[in-house]
Amino acid sequence: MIPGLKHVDTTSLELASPPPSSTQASTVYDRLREDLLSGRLEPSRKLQMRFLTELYQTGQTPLREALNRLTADGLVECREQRGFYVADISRSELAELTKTRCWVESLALRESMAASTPQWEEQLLLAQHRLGRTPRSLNAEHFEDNPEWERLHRVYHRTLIGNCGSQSLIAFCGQLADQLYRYRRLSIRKAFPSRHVTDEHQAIMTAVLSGDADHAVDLLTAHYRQTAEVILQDKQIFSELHEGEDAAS
Amino acid sequence: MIPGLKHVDTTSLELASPPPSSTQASTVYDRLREDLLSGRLEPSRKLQMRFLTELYQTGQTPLREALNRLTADGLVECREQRGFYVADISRSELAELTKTRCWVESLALRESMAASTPQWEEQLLLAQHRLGRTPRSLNAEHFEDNPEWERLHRVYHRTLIGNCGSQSLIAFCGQLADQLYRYRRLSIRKAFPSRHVTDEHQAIMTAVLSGDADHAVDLLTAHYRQTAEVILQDKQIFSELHEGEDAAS
DNA sequence: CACAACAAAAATTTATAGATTTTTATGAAA
DNA sequence: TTTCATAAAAATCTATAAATTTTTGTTGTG
Repeated sequence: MIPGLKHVDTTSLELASPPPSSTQASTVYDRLREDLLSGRLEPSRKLQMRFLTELYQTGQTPLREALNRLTADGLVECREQRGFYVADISRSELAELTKTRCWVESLALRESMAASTPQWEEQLLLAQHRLGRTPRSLNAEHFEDNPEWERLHRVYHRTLIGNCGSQSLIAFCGQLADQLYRYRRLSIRKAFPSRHVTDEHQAIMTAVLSGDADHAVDLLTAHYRQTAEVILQDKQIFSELHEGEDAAS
Repeated sequence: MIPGLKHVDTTSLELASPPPSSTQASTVYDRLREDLLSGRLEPSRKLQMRFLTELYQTGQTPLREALNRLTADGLVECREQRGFYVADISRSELAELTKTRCWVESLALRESMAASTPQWEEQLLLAQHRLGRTPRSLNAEHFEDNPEWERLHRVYHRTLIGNCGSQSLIAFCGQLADQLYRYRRLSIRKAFPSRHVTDEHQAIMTAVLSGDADHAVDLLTAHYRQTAEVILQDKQIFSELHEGEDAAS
């Protein structure tokens, strides 16, 4: 055998076969997270190990790891010795998450603006531009979720607060965004036909670039509050059975 | 045999035998967390499975679970396929955490005060009173950490922001508090001999009870900034080897 | 001195065994 | 007959141990 050649072969193979080359737990985490956010795994559903191992074709250990991470993200609930459940939803939690997001992102936006740089302003301009050029729905007739729009939407809001100078604060905002994103996707009327979200995004950006922090914060919080309002109207996504005991977990 | 009696016996036994009656993963989590916060497990140390299983006398599964939770808490770092490490520390991270804590807790305190109730004010009064009556050090001669004081200190700060009406915000503040607590305990000069922290706590409470939000926020942020300042002075806790590359992870 | 092949260590994953909880069925009392 | 309590069974979560894969350190060769 030829030693030199053999090693080269192996190397090239290694580089080709594991494309993202990440651990299995991370792969399951990503897939599970997507299924949670999309609502394919409905709220308060029990997440049985056996079911999940068969669904994702993996072992228990990577699954437990993924479920633990998702618990920290607030998308999964872990009851001691009783297994995992998809995090429940409620009107009160939606209201609380929205309130918190408004508070915290207002803060982060103000700090971002206070530390503004030309580079950041250009990033924001770009993010807004790209988002505006991307169709909200894949289908012109009926609404069909466009993953690329969702990604760019995420990037846009991330950019708004991204200049605040605190990784932990940005991460916290990301968590809140994820949890609220699930409510959005769960809500049937995702299209928001009456709203012009693109205009809202543009208006926020304009206020930011003009240096008017108060106005920018007002527009941003109004943006979030309106989204929550629309979802709160949705009669279907909140199980009407226990309407009274709507308290957050 | 007497059916009725037997059942009572079993019940009482069950209630007695598992005192904390929690899962093993939680037990390991608590112990590991304490060792992390106290600094017994020093920053950037590698956390080998074998070492930990022997140290805590447990299996790998509960350990992985605990480590994953602690990663979410920011006390442990998880490098993909390279194992777990104790989260590193740096001056820049300390500064960033402090800055973030000041921002977020100012927000939370204002909201707490805006939603003030007699019950909450009484809670705060009690928390302050108990903290003030507890000695900072177990030993009058040299400083010796008093766990009860630390616990009450935690409760006090938790109470300050606890009326803000957002569980997620409170939890985030708790995370920041934990991470900063580790810096405090890592710092050799824990005693802070020149400071009168009890007076500071009292002053904050007085401002809160008098309804002066601006003043309360000023005192609280000054409190945190001074603590950070003292730790930043500490030459020993930051490894001087790589002073230039002091960036946060 | 650099690079590749080998060997050792460590992390991740699979598989198996042990506990705990929930369900179901049986029997006694109202 | 209905209801409650008990006991057994089933299901499921938790933990241990073994196997696989990946990474890291060492040695030998060009």
